Amino acid sequence: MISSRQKLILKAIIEEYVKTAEPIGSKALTSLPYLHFSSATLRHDMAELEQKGFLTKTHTSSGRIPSEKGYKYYVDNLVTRDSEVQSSFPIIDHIITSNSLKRDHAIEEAIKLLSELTSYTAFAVGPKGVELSIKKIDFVPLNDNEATVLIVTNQGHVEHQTIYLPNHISINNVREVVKTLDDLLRGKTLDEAMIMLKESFKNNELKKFIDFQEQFLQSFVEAFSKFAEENYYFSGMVKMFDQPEFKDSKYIKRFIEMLDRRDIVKFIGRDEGLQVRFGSDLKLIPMENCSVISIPYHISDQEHGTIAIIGPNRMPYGKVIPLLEYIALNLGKLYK
Amino acid sequence: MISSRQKLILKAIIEEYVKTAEPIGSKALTSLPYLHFSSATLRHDMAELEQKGFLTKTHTSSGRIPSEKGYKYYVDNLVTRDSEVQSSFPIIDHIITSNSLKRDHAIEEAIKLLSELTSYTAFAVGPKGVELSIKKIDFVPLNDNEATVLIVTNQGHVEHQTIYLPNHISINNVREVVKTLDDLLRGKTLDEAMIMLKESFKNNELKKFIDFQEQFLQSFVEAFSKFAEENYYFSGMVKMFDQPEFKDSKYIKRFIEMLDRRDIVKFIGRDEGLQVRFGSDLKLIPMENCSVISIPYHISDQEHGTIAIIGPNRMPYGKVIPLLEYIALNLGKLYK
DNA sequence: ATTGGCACATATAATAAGCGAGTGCTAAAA
DNA sequence: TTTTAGCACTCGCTTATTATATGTGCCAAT
Repeated sequence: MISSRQKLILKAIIEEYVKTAEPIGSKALTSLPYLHFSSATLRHDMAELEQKGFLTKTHTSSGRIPSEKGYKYYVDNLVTRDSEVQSSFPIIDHIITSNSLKRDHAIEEAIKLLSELTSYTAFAVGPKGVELSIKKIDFVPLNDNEATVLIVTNQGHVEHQTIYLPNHISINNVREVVKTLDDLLRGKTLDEAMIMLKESFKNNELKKFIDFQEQFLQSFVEAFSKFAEENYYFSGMVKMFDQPEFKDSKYIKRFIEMLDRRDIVKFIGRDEGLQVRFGSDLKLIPMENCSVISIPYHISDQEHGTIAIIGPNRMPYGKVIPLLEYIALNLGKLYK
Repeated sequence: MISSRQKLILKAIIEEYVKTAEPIGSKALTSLPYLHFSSATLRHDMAELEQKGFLTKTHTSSGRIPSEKGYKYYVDNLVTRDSEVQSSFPIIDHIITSNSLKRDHAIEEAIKLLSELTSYTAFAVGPKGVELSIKKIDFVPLNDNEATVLIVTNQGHVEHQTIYLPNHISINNVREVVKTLDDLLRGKTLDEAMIMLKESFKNNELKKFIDFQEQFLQSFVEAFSKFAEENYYFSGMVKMFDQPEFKDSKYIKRFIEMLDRRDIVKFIGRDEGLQVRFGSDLKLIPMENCSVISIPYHISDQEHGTIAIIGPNRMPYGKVIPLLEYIALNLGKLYK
């Protein structure tokens, strides 16, 4: 299907193109030690590779650039891990372990580092608790008219809402309600809690305590939905601008809008191991020649998140993939 | 110093240039009803305005564009409030009051709206408590090895840290320590608390309870410094890219880096009322022809924040200033 | 004080010419 | 059958040239 010399040529073209972002001609390849043929010979193979869909040209008489199919074949069959990246492993260890006390922070630091090491935009989703449950609902009175309600989950996530009390509601009223809610919802999953909360209000079980239940319910629903929201971090947005693919500011605008709107979150795989997805797979219209490399990190059966980087198709996969894998592995260890 | 006709000319040039971003020639001005003179006459005045520093040219035979001094004079003396903006006031009222339950969220929504209404990048700092004090320190055990520590301030801010307990430390140990800390630090300002905390550890007052004080102290110090961190929100980053001043992606990169690094925070006035600051005032090197309009919103004697927009010097100040003022006023009311 | 007229400056767009890198094809060589 | 040298051709990129349009500064006349 594809001769071994053609494989060498495809690999060489991709790796050279990754470096220069310029179309690669047949003559440039002849200088490689393992491709000591005449340019005409290589041209013949290149024409065949193009005909099979692994390469394209920018115009009739330009050098070749890899097609998406070419990149795919490369990641699946040709890429060799760059052993050099191991020199970054101690830094990764250090950053992650030194932030081990605060999990969310560790993830942010990890993707910041990932972005620095790869020079691409990195992002993370999660960890999301499939079975997050309520550990405690508490409240702290601030003064006569204000109190802060705290909700803590079994994984140590905290959300809070400050509530403003009408004059005729006493702090003790609120204390009683919160106590009731704590008894009612403790140990329940967030989904269960959300349903029970709405039911209780509907059935007026709690109505006897307060007559501002609308506001109150609203506060809790909002706090709960904040938990349910996927945590989403990204870092190194500006890295993308250094890529020649993005010299047109139109693309930059689209890219940033995409990050802002969390569009990519929908497109990264969750639990299928390392995935490399290309623009056309992702159906991310503005990002035709971009790819996303994602890998989940597993915390427990209940919780997992994903870290990923997005860059042009033209990425040094041999460096980037081992880095992602190593960081994901170490993030997972944090929670053991 | 500057004749009344020259004022009209300066005003007209600025307002026209704001719309078109093109240099304005003498001939274009003659079509204005209140400038029915020949182009030569206006040219004479324009030359004088240039000589005085209010106008510049892009090249020897181009039309005029306002200089920074011109804009300054305009905002101080010539700008007239655009009464049309009042049509946006009901929307502002609605957004702010409907988010009144959650203050931080209200601010985020407000600047999002501000950005939408002005088409510039909006941002907010604070509210920062000058005299933020600790209302309660509490903790919630999650399981045998983990507990979440909660710190609540008198203004309802909450920070939390999840702590991992070595095997030989029991939950009751931690409960005792937290109780001690709560007694010790409650009612103290954050600054005081920070100092007392360090002192206590130094003097070994707390050492008897725990032997992992290093980690513990670290957790608290971090939680405290999170409070001290200014809250910083921004919205509408992409708006800037529609401005012709930013068609060069080099400027976009600088701009985003500036937002990321929170650089602008240092440059906005805190408590001096509405301020319009220009690139050279700000010493924000990458932002030569940008201006920042900021206005504080006052919550109490103890707390105030600032909202601001950043855009090119070429901004419709007559629209933007009333909008900022109205939003700041209404954000302040939230807390009354 | 204001105006019409005119020479001059310069950005912008369109066109043309030349250069260079690279291809495809063919016929000859290995 | 595979590889190679040679050559005509394509196309993008750069540079130079020209024409066009807009607007200025200045001066003499009103």
